[in-house]
Amino acid sequence: MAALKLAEAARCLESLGNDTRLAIFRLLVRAGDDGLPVGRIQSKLDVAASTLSHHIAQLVAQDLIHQERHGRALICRPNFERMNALLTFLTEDCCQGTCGQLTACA
Amino acid sequence: MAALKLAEAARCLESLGNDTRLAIFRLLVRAGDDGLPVGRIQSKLDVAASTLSHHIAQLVAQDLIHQERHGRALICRPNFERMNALLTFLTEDCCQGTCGQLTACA
DNA sequence: CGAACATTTCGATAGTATTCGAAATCAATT
DNA sequence: AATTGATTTCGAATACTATCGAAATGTTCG
Repeated sequence: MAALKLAEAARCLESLGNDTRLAIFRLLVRAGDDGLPVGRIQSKLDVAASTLSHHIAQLVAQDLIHQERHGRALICRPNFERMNALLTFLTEDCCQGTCGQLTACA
Repeated sequence: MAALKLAEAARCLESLGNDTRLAIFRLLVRAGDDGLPVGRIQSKLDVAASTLSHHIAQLVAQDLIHQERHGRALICRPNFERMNALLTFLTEDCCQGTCGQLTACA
């Protein structure tokens, strides 16, 4: 997986830096490999369908989640590779030359 | 260190989700324990002093960095504990019940 | 105290984000 | 092909964010 550049990492963080979107992502991570259809996410997070769609589109744009059609439902799944790349940026690239793990810096 | 709640984590991610602020944070992490004065940060990131001050204030508000006065300069340092709490949220709390590390989920 | 320096606060502007309901699209079912 | 269901796109209202220069604040030094 390609290493994230600063601007790309910032876009990912920005996407996750919103209560609704972070809640969506967390739901999906907890849902595991089965994923969740958009409608199921909506029933769990009290928000208008159009608003939810807008937030999901942002997460998709940053490649933090993927969508796959199953019948008439769109199944959403987190992109763990992408999330790992982001975590790697935060722990390594952002801490380059100082320590391998942030814990070692504390 | 207290575990982050979703909204708190979202505010941290939001703070880091901006090119300038992420660059500030990265600079500070790389600067290590000596930290960097605001003016030094300004000379490295071409941005108006007032704009920089605004961004730094946001990072301070989220407790992601600390400031300490040394003479007439304000030294900024990253708060590694806070950053670790954020990383812990992302890897554990956000992945609860599925896996200990995101890599194991991929 | 007054000058020089470092940083913040203020006020204004332009751009971007969030939200919603209504209408449109796309898929399955009858 | 018409209906129902799932989701997105559109259009508009409101609110928030980033940015800057000018002025204010706090700090050192002569």
